[in-house]
Amino acid sequence: MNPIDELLTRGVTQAIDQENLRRRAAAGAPLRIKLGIDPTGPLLHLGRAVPLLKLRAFQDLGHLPVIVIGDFTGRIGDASDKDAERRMLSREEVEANMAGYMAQIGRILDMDRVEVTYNSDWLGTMSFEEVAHLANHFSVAEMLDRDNFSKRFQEGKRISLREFLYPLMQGYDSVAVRADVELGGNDQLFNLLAGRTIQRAYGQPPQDVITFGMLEGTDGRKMSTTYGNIIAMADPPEEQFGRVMRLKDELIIPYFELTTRVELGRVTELRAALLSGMNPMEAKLVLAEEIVTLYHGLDQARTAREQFLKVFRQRELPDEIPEIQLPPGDRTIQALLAEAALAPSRSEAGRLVRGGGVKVDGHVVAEVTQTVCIGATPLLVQVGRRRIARIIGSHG
RNA sequence: GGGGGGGUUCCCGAGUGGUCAAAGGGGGCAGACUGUAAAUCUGUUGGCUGACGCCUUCGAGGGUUCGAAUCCUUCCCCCCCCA
Repeated sequence: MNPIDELLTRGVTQAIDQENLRRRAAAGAPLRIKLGIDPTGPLLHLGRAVPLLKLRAFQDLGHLPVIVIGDFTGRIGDASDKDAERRMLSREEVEANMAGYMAQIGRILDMDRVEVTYNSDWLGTMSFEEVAHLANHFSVAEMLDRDNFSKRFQEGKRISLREFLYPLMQGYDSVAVRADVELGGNDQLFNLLAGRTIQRAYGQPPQDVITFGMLEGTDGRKMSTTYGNIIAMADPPEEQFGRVMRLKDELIIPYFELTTRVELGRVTELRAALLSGMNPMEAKLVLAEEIVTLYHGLDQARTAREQFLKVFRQRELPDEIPEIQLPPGDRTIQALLAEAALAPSRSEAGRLVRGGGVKVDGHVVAEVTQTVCIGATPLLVQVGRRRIARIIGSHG
């Protein structure tokens, strides 16, 4: 598949205007490819990687990623968010957050060829008059056409006017950065199209837009920080690897397409292999290794893979077991688990023991009241298969 | 401005004086099963205690009561409809 075709189809739900995009992407003149990033959450996750990888593909073809950090839109806050108490972030705080983001984004993009902008630069100084002019380009009926608005409207649920302003702000961003193309999840379609409308109003050629399917998270819903079902770019290698392995098998191919740079040909082969009986686990191991390699490098990925196989397939102990030092002496297993932070509370520790999930030196602990002695000899404590530590006595 | 409906444990949601740490579902955690998972089944899901039990929790404060998530009151917040 040629690069342009892949650009316009891989993981893509809609490409508008497809023909225009194809022509311009191939023409050679660098296009400005816009991607908005919300600075609120502390971590970027694999869902965010989807458009970033597409940006990278554009970058490889000589186009320029333009990242719009939504420090203004983020401050206004999403009206549907119940967490109304969320405080406004200062520009400094946003910049501090973004420094962390950039390191993560740098794993995917060549940061030497990226333009980074903050939308407070133009939205923050906009007058009410300008806002009114912007608003004039949309009718109420148009707004209510939007899927999630019409649905809520019909259900008699509240729609805040502020939500109507969102597309205007995001659309004006496109004017401000003179976007040729904007990327986003398919839940963003309306906002992306608003950009076209507003650009026309400002005498700019309308941007093309590309939308993606939503990446499913670890619990079946779309991946989102608020759902807590994310795989973070910054997760340590072992954890990232394990989380990928814990995805359900049906997600293997979508994940290959959306979250890795593995060639589509290879993905197609894997799909065929899976259909004809390949053990899904093998495919998932490849997937996990690819993902970890992207964020941590090949060596770390290999190590994570070995450890995973060791712990989960061979049921052995990992090579690296964290050591926890505690004051020496006797205590109940319940007290120990809480003290070593292997359980969040003593009550929870007690439940884990009763549920048969706790082992000391390889033996299941049967009684909550069992006493263990912390001394010079390290004690191997396991809670489930994932929480393991060696506990050793130490003064101070 | 008028009328109506709400705020419950991580989430959704039941509960209208004691049998409520609070149904049910989701999610989480643990166990079984699985050469990873998913699905399924089981257990568990506020804290402290070896245990009896005790403490904190049902928007916030005050009150009634032997006893309140449930009644009264003030306040805060949210939603819908009509104007």
